[in-house]
Amino acid sequence: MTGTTFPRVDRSIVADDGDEFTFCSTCAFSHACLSQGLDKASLKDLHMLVEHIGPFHAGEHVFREGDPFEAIAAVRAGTVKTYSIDRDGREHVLGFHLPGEVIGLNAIAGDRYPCNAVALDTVTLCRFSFPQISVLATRLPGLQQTLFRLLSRDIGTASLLAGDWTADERMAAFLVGLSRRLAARGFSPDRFQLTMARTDIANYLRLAPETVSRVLKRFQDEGVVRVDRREIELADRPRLENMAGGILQS
Amino acid sequence: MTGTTFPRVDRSIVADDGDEFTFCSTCAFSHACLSQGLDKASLKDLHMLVEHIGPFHAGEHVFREGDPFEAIAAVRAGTVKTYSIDRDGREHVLGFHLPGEVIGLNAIAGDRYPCNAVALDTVTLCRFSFPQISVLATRLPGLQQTLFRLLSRDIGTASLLAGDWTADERMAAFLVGLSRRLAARGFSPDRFQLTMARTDIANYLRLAPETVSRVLKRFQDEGVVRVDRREIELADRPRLENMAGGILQS
DNA sequence: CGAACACTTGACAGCCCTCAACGTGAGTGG
DNA sequence: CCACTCACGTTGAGGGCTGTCAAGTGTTCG
Repeated sequence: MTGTTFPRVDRSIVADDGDEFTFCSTCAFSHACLSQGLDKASLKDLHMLVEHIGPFHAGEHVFREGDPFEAIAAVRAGTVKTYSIDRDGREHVLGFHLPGEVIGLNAIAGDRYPCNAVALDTVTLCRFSFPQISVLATRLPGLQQTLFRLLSRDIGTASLLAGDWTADERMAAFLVGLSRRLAARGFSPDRFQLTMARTDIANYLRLAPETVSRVLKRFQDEGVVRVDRREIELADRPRLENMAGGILQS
Repeated sequence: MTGTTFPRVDRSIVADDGDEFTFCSTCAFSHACLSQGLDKASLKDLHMLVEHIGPFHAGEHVFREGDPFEAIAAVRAGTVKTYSIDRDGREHVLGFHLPGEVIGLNAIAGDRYPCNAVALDTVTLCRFSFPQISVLATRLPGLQQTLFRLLSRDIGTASLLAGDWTADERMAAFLVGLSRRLAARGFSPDRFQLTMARTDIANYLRLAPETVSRVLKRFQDEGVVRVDRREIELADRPRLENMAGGILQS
């Protein structure tokens, strides 16, 4: 809670190629960083640009609404929640960001962050100065393309939950989506920890916390999932995917 | 209904500098095209890249879901509706795009358009080959920045309607938003034509068409608006802005 | 052990969707 | 000029999903 945005701490943890290549393989920038056949000088430039920041502990903010926008960041470890507070004081969760995913993209249009970002557990980040990565992107078409794609994808995901889906469809889509993203990063797709509170899920899915509770209980009674506090097991994935199908564009 | 995407017709209407400078001043690319202090050669490159296509008449599609993605386009005249059909056959309207606004940005992440785009009235477009404009953006930082900002802004607008707002709030935000965008383009902000059907508005706001009808009628009874078929007059703008405030982040 | 918090469970109400019928305006053909 | 058609829009009645309010349970932590 320093008030400063993206404090440049822990600079001692610099990019270590040996370790980075494996660690960063799940990152959204991995294509740009590792595989685009960039010449060594360009690759070095990108790695020089990265600042490893954190760790942030649960409840600590990475940035706050209104902070001047200077950088985007990729999650290295942990989960980041982005949210905003409307004038009635209600919290709207924009997204949960897992390792390899990028935060701050919706701030590019303005000069300030339009939302808050808070760590849900212990979080470390790769910080990219946006002015600098923009300049670099003019020299690295692969990097520019990566940025375009990241931005474009977020437009699509933001549109998905905008539909008028039922509570069951929303919850199913949330669980399946989370499962797929975890699987893509090497975690178990059928059994994982929910790092966010029920209230966070509710604010993300635009439901009441009580509804989240009831839907999860009903899912469990129907044998679709098994829930124990923050731990969840997807027992009947086909059924879940079918329920979520309308949202996850099938 | 040719089935071909972005047909390159009407190529005879080429960029005419004398006319373009005034016409394009309201366009999303105007900063990149006109004012960024680009050298003449660069400016010429961008104008060379533009293809003026259309006109499309009401009901004709600009592109369809699944079409290979090759280009983005700025609306020159008319209104374009982007939408998708879910597996239950329900239409979800992603947005209405006025002159100066850009369509196709959500297709960049994939290699195919994720939605349909249809003309609501007579529409003409400026087509930009995306591979070509990407290459050009590496040489013109101002253009790259413009693209980044356009993409980023769409993330934000997509998130806005995702909230759990009431029908009144949604309708008010829709009217105020439309009014502001029209005003920014030199049209009257208080009296304008709705180019879309009630059903389109409903599918955009995630309401039933009947609800749209009822809300508009109540607004009229309360003296907030005056409606006559597709023509609408915002009689009490402060009241509308207040109702929409929660969505239009004030 | 007590307090704070997260979560669950139940009762009730309200908003909005669904279904149905009717009204209206534009275009067409006689 | 009129009857007809059809799409669009309006109006009404009823019901379902989910939010709200309230109380209770379980967990964590000081």
